[in-house]
Amino acid sequence: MILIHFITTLGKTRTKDKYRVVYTDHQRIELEREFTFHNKYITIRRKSELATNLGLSERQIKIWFQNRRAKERKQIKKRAEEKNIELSVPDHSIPNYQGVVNQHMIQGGHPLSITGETVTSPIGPPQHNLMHHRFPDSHHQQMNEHIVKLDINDE
DNA sequence: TTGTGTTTTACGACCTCC
DNA sequence: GGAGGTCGTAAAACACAA
Repeated sequence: MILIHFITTLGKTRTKDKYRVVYTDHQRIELEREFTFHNKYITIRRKSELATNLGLSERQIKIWFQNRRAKERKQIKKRAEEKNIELSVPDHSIPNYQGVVNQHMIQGGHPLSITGETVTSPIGPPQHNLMHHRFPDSHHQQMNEHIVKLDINDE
């Protein structure tokens, strides 16, 4: 397929005939696999490898991961809201149910915790986001492993 | 078929870090 | 200043009920 660049000077991928391209199933599966089983934050090396393997630009890989993390945050927020709605329905079979739940939510802390962020609100301010620090690949890898563990613990 | 809601790419604005 | 993070949003693509 011939893509005529809409704007070429910045290497952008929007085209005259298509506002955005639709990734193939294979591209989506591979990206999803990387996100789910390896890293929610792509390393420079893996980004380059994936770009080559999938025929995408590194910018596209980067943006895909950004969008994917945004999707996950959105899902987690939605689940938390649904949980709150569920818990806000009083169950009269349990004495003081609401009070217990409220206390748990206040002290237990944990309704939301993603990507290593300290979360008291669904999405913390940037300065609380550990991932704003730059790490070499090895350190970034360790950080991602730590994040995966946090995610597992939150399940 | 069509109206409507949701998901998927892509970007700009703004932020932090080095 | 550049790279990459989040957030908000545009617009295409898609799903689905009526």
